[in-house]
Amino acid sequence: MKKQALEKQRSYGGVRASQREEGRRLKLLDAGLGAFGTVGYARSSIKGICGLAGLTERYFYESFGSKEELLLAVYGGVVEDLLARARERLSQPFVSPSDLLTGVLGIYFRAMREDPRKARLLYFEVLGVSPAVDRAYQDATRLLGGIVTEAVLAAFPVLDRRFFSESIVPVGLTGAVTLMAINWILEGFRTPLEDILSQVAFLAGLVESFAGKSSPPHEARP
Amino acid sequence: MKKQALEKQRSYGGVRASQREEGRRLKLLDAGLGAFGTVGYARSSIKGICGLAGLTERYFYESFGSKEELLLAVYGGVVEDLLARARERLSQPFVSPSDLLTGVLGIYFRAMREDPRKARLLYFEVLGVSPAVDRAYQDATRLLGGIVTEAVLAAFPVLDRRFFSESIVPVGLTGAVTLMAINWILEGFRTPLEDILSQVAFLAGLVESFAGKSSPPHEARP
DNA sequence: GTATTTTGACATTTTCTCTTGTCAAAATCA
DNA sequence: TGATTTTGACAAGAGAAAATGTCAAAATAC
Repeated sequence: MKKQALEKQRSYGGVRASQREEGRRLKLLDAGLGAFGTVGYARSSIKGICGLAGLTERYFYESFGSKEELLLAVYGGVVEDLLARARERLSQPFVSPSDLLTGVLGIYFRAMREDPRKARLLYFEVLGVSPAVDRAYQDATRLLGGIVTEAVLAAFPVLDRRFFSESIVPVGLTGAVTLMAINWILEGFRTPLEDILSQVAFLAGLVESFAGKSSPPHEARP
Repeated sequence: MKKQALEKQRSYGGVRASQREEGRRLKLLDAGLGAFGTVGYARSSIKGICGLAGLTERYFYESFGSKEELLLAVYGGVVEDLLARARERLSQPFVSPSDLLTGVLGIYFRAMREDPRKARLLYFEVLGVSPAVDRAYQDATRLLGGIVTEAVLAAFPVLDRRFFSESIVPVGLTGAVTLMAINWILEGFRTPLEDILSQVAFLAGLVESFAGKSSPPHEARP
């Protein structure tokens, strides 16, 4: 029989129960990334994930209620990490518009190449799983688009923020970057990163020309 | 006992066996679109699809070996239809670049709105199902990108075909169109179609300015 | 009208995964 | 050392869906 439910945080092996639990949770998150990012979400089983984590099923349900819950946690972590790194670069000084844009997007493309599991997860495994996951994807895309928008605004201070944010151009740019990433993943990252970034710089040139244009078509408010 | 395996094409009820089979196949394709495009691929069962088609499981396996095979057939049909319609518009006369581009892409966006099941299938349900389906998606994206490229080349004959095709701009444009479509689906098609198309026309303006630029960065050959 | 083909309803078998539970070995504490 | 906690291996029931099979009713041919 259990001693006391309230006697919870006693140390065992020098580690508190909550810390051990957190450690197992982290193992499961990593195993989830490994499974989802290689075998794919649909073909990953909880048992298999636990095997990757070196844990048994019991510990899965200790931290997550379902495979979908794990997916949301893994996905959220990957997105957060990406955004944090991009935002950090965004706050650094830069010498030219193209320097900033290739810097920020370089963070992004580099992260894909360094961990293709994340790339697969971001673009192939999250859509169509469930409405909740679709929503998470939508939010993440909005945030990524926000970063692109911020980078462009920082690179070209002459742009009117309100004017630019409501144009179709940020969506277009985000879509362009996304499809470039998808193509890069599918071709196995054969194109050198520098080529990708010089293409980004080229797109930036187009945006620059946009800066001097007349009013863009309005976008309906949601 | 069967009479003769060779006596195959005898008419029954005024319809040949192969025609009835084809009819069932078509029913299943439509039911598959209905299921995959609403409930989603993962949560669709073969039994449920057969129920939608008004047929029993036996007839499913008469035409398809698995749910995945049905998905590939449905997806292929939707893509073919879209491409055929876009190509047809592409072959029609046009009065201005923007006329052609909004015409071709209007076909595309209109098809999405008219049948949101197709929209969901195209962008949410096919990724991450299996390597074979991923490949089909990749091919379809390439074909869509080809249409966009052709439309731009037809709209701006001044562009050098080889020069333009190998630039990042077609990929960027395709990505832009794709993300516009995804956003439109997710917001429930609230933005009027005319607004979408005027944004397309605006992007066309950017491409026009690209036409007078210097050489774009090279793209690595696969 | 009778025989044959086609079809629908449903049963069955199999397989897979989730989810919970049991139990003993290992680790740790006191 | 002896008691307790933690952990790993694995069993087992529940549930769902795939894939095949059975059988009789309905439709059609002759």
